[in-house]
Amino acid sequence: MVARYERIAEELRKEILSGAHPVGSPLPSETELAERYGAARGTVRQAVAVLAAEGLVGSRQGARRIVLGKVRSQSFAELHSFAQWARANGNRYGGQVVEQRRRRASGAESARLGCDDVLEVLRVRTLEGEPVLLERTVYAGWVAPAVEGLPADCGSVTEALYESVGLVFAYGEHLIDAVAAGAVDARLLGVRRGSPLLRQRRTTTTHEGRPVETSDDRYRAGSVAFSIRNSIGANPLARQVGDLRFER
Amino acid sequence: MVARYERIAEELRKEILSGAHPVGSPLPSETELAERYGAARGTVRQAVAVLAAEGLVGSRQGARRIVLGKVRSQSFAELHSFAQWARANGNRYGGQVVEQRRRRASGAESARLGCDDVLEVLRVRTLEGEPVLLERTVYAGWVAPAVEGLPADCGSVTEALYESVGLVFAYGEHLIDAVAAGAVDARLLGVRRGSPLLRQRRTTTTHEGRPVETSDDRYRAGSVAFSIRNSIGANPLARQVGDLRFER
DNA sequence: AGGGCTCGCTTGTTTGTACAAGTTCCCCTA
DNA sequence: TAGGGGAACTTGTACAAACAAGCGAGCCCT
Repeated sequence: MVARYERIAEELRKEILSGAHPVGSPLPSETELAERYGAARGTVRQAVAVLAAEGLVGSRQGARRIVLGKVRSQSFAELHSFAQWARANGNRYGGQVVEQRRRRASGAESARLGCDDVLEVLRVRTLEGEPVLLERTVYAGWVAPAVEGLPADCGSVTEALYESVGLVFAYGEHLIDAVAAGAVDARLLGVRRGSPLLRQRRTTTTHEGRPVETSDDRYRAGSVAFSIRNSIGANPLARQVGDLRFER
Repeated sequence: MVARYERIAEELRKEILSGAHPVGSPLPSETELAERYGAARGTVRQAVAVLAAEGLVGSRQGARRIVLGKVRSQSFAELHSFAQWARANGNRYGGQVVEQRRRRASGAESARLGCDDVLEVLRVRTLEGEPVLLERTVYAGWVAPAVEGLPADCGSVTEALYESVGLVFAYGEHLIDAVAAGAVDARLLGVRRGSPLLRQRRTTTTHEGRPVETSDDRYRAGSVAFSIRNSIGANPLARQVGDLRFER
């Protein structure tokens, strides 16, 4: 059962994407929409709040809402999972484990994951046959058995873990910066040493706030970019000075 | 006049930051908070929704909200404005115009900004005396006079434009990736040619959805990182394949 | 023609109520 | 002791109503 406000949001989204409300044009007023859908104004407000959070429409007190764009930002799942993102974009993708071993957690890892034994996995991900991403993931000890049970060329780790042990990644913290490719990075990604890589370091937790993994992902320059839409009053992203929290 | 739910959110934020609600612990229930603050449950819900959007707390139907972290993601203003961000962090900052000229818009620029005459400005930004950011900004023709009226070492362009002509940047679209430093980049940022830079390309519009500027900002590696907290159901960020929309 | 003002419209905030849906934990039973 | 069944609690959804605050268009006056 989908909530009413979500169905209304879905309809409005379709109308915007189809061009019924061109970019720059005003949306109907809340009262008007409420009448049209036979819902209360509050419900309509929730619907348009969803669109605003997606960056599709903007709003200002006193004036009608404006259509800002047609690009919809992807879901958490697509940000977290390389496979789900690639599939949603219609790309061919693959993955291969290069190295995998258990070891004791470093001080920082133990603090981030809340456990002393971890599983470190080095994976190369391909897009359209090309290696584009190098994942250095450290899993908390309690998920290690499940991860070790996966095939080395597992396409989607996120989905496999959900299906095998019902694990759901719910919250993530991401730090994005640029680094030069080291010798290993260069060999596995097929670029020259020192060439620029886009680095995404993340820590993911379950619904209950239990940390699952922390990862250092490096994208080949030019292969992938992160996209954000934001507005006054909505603040998904932040800059940070240097490397304060992710040292090893 | 600040809204009630914002003041409640502010108090809760302080409590979280001060450690009264440690990371991983549950927040008081909505009813309890409503009683404590003498507000309706709906108002409290708005307050915690703010915190959830900031990534400070997570929530699931049926269970108490959990404190996820203490890092607060900054506001839109701080993401948009280098100066406001640096000041909020307590850093010394500066800026210097290197080059500035009017010219005709390229095809892509004209499409993005909706005008044919533009002003291109090249600025170097410093943090603690070090050059860390190179801004190549293209302003729409209608703001060009205001921008030209600014001093060359203007610290905060965003604030200066607000004070001089009441211009407010309201919406932004950002693309983040990594590139190698070109000859000019290298000289102005004091790094070697080919060293990795974090690039943020953005287009910003006013409240009314009118495009103001589009910019190519390059950060020296190691100086700045972007930070994102997200969760299932909240989706500020997206990956994109290669360079689809920002060609020149 | 231009500038200022008012009025209607639209979004923002707050309260109250009711029910639905999911979680947690305790107790009881096999 | 392990598991099932509830009951109490908590968050999610929906509706209704009222007022505040801001915007824009049209009107009037100079």
